[in-house]
Amino acid sequence: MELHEAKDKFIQAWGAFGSQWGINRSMAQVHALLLISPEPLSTEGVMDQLNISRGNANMNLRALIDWHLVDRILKTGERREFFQAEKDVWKVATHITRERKKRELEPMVRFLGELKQTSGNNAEVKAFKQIAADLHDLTSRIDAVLERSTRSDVQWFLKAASSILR
Amino acid sequence: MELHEAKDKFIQAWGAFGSQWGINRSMAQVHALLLISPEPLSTEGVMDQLNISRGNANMNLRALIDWHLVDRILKTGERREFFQAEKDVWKVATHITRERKKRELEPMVRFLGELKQTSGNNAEVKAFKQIAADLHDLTSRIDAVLERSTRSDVQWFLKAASSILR
DNA sequence: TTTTATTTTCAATACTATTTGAAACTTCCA
DNA sequence: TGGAAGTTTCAAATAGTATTGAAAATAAAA
Repeated sequence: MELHEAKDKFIQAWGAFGSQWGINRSMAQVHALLLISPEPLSTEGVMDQLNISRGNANMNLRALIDWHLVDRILKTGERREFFQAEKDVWKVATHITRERKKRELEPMVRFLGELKQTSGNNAEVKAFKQIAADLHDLTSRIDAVLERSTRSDVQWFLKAASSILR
Repeated sequence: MELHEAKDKFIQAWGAFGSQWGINRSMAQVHALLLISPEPLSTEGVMDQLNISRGNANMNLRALIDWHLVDRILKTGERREFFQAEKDVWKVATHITRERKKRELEPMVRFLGELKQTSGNNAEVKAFKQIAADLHDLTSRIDAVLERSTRSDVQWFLKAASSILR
């Protein structure tokens, strides 16, 4: 496969994969583009390569910065801003995981915890509370696993271990 | 909180959570409803409780069966079909994980593997291949972890361990 | 300060995904 | 076999999300 074709397919695939997981297609594509750009790109560069509007490019670049997946780069003597993706895929995975954990998983865990206080004692209430408690337990455990596996103080270890075990 | 209110909030929350993760709202809501229904429900029952159309209910019930999250129940002397959710949340998590792994993660791993054969040897190609290889490595590892943690022969262990450690 | 380059915002629009509902189909029973 | 009860399908309508593009805001240069 030629480089150009491979890059293009990669951007499309990353976009499709993202949108299957609730990340908007453009955001995933901008991310993919920056991941494989040797040099930082300007907003204009992103617009041109992906054929998207200025507003779209701007909004998704900001979102990616917010997710810590992209850095704003200032070149001396250049007025425009440039954007560069974090290339360390461990860090990428960690940031995505922590961000979604914080925004989506933690609130759900909290909510399920609150359901424990549903009033009543009959069989129907008990059955409901049982499911809620089980889900609370499950989501808490998942949360704990993700917390442990993304703590920056264990990252070095996972990384070292995985390069040794390669 | 009253049972009725709690159930309703749960259905809404599960639906919202699902759609954040690329699962359509109705499907998640039907799942939530069945999870907390002490008795199996008919299509009609689902339609009434969620205020959705017959087509919608039918399509999502089928999808849930396809995901192994819901079973079709035949009551003797009843012509209608009834539907019952798998209540064991470990099994639920396992089925969702395995299904998404198979449908979404595995194809992505395969695709990233293919990118290793991108032709060329210059710096640009090398940089691209590096990212592709890193992502391939990362996604393969995630795939392996998920494979291990959802193998039915370890489920008993995880479950036993977690109830002991409670 | 004025001009110019760049970024940000947001109402309008386009696009995608979901939902509806009625018709077609299937199954079971009289 | 005819028809009632239930299920499935799918084209059309609707709702929900993403995208555009031009105007407003901001920042830098003249």
